[in-house]
Amino acid sequence: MAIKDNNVSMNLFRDKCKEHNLRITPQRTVIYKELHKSKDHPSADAIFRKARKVFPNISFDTVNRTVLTFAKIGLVNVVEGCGGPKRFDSDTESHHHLRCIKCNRIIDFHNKDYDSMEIPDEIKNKFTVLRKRVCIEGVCSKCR
Amino acid sequence: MAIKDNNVSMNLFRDKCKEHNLRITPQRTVIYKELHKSKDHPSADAIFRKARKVFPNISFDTVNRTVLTFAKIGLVNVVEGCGGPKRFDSDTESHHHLRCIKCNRIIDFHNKDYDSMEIPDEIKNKFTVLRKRVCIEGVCSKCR
DNA sequence: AACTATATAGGAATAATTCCTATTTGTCAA
DNA sequence: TTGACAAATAGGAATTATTCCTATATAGTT
Repeated sequence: MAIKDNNVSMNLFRDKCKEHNLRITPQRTVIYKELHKSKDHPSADAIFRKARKVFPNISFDTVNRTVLTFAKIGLVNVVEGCGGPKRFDSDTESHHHLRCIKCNRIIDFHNKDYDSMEIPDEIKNKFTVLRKRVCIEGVCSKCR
Repeated sequence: MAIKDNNVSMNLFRDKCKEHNLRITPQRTVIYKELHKSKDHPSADAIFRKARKVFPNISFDTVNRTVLTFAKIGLVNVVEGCGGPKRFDSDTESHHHLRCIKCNRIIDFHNKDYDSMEIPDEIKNKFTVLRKRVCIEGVCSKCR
């Protein structure tokens, strides 16, 4: 038996689907399971390749639509900034970003407390740090 | 005369180009000027549309190659996470991200100090905040 | 002014995502 | 349990973003 009924995250999946009147299909079930297993922030294509091992006929569109649906109901999050075209920032000084998830506007802000936050040593040891930034996501005044 | 020789940022542009043996072409000049004027974190396509008003024959590839070159030499930055496919995160609890700019790996980390940082009131008033995250960019242990 | 390596224009190719539509299938109510 | 139907899926087409290719043009040096 692949899916345990007493698995907490599968219960969350079922509850969230019911709450939003989404049907519990085998495709959605396997997509959610793969998302939940992945610790590497997979793309829709990565989930597609895994899901195809279980359902060889599953379409990419189904996977893509499903992960976006999951993001909409809060079962998963889209990693900040991902997707869409590359965007460029001519301000190379330390600053922070406010992102509107509706219009994709990115607003710069400055904050000395944020600038002066220390990076933990265990990160500095394992990782060559180039930049540090606080990203706040939400809905801007124009969109709400 | 469109470009003032005493303009600080244009001098930076020229110095950086010389430092990296990049020729100062009219195309690069206009692309840099447009990037520097833009406060809205433009995409390559947005810069292309502006540059085309000055040089109607400029190609998208030139603009795209140029903004990426500028990013490589540090004249501009790519906004964190932008470009590439959307990626999904099944951990909906508060956590932070370490990104490797070489392999695009995203590594989760937890930090209570970061979690407890306050969001300034002037942001809370103008913006419906959904998430706050610290993004650290650099090079991971495998890539360096 | 001529030379040469670099940069550009334009179009083709690739990658990521979304749209379209005929068919299938969960779910609900009898 | 079964039938009805709205919702979901598969597969392919279309769209969007980006990169590659190559012949031509040109910045910077001599």
